[in-house]
Amino acid sequence: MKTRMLHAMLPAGLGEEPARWQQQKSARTRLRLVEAAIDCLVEGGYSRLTTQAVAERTKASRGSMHHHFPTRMELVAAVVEQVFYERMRLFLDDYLSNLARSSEAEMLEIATAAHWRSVHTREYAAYLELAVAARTDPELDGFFGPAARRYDEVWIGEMIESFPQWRDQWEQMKLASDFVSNVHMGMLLQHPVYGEARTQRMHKLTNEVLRLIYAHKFGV
Amino acid sequence: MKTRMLHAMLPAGLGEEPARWQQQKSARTRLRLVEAAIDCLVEGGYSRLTTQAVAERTKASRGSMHHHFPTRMELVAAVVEQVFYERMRLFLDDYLSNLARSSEAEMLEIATAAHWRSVHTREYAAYLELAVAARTDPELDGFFGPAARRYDEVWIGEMIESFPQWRDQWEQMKLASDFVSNVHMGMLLQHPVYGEARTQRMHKLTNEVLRLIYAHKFGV
DNA sequence: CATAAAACAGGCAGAATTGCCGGTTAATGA
DNA sequence: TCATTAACCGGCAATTCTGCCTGTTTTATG
Repeated sequence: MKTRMLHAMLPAGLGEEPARWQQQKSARTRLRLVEAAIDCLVEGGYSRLTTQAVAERTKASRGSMHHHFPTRMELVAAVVEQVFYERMRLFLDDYLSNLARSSEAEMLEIATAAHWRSVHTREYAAYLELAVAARTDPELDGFFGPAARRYDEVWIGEMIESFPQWRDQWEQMKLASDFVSNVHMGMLLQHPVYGEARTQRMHKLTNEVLRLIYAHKFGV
Repeated sequence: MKTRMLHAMLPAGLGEEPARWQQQKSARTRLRLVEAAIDCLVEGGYSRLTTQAVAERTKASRGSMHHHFPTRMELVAAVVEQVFYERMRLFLDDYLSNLARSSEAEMLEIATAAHWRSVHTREYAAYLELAVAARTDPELDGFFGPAARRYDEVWIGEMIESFPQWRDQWEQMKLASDFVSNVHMGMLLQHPVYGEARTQRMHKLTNEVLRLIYAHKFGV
């Protein structure tokens, strides 16, 4: 399940295991801290992602935290990297494994279903928190924005690799991808209001639109 | 520009001016506080909506704040009411005034353009902050969720009044409304990544889909 | 083995927020 | 007019979070 594109945005300390014990341990605790920070983010929102909450959760001392992440923002930056990487990795794992045991006719439904699942992961919840927080926090946006655009480029690359059926109509594919991404985000956020029935209708509509895009019924 | 539906969710203290001077003054400062709170929300996010920031902004004392809103949450609750009300009021004002000087053929484009504009108001920015914060704050969700559902009901009622063209196909109209609402939310949040060109393509696609829904090309 | 470096522990001061309280001024109505 | 109610003022303690600081233990290296 290795992909070149995705590998290009591997977060620091998540690559091959270093030989030395100390660096290995360091990378391990670093990852524990980042994962705990993501939990805080998902459970309490951006403002509750606090250094001391992370320290408590991982049973780490304040000093150890300061050693790995001198400021809160550096921790948040690491969270951003981790979240983008894991979000795409999880989607690709899900999609590609489901794709294996399916016919080509179901391709679109398989993909949208996988994307809809990916939108319910804690990584996507974290992404949402960060995206909204970045709207009002210039410092966060300073590295979130570029990371998001980098993620988008890699995403497009992965889509091209993963959807050979769309060859020679990549503009349509990108349109379809943007479309699903946008609709699903809105559906997720408004689900508490719209409820299950209207969400299902939206799914049906989404798939029909995708079929039309695929059949060149919509210009780009 | 008065509508019965909208009037049903008028926030406290925004109705007719009370006769007594004291109550009038009270309502005035109350509104000032709520508006300042919305500014804080839009500029700094939910976590920067603090009682003292609001007090500073309105030049009110901490004591006066406490008199009107004993706790921060009561202030937030007032903000929720105000935001939902103003959001819909502004959209209806915009849409209905633009609708007056246009042909019926352009109806769909007029409506989507108005909705897209409404998504760029500070009221929508505030709504977004609240919606995301409510996902991780049960206390906020306790009154935000119900308010959002109330808003949705009123919204449907207003749409039925405002779109006589969709008579006898209200299910399609609701589908179209949900669709635009979802897509535009995603487009807004991902605009920093997708940029202007891809956003324009999405607008084009959206309008084409709406035409098909209107022409009964999509089942409900 | 000895020294350096890295990882970890825990405490402290300053700033920011929140809720609350006693006091003050202005208006309302009998 | 005068007691009562409403609006407003400013300060206090408790809490929380951040950044920094001084030690201590563990690991690497000459």
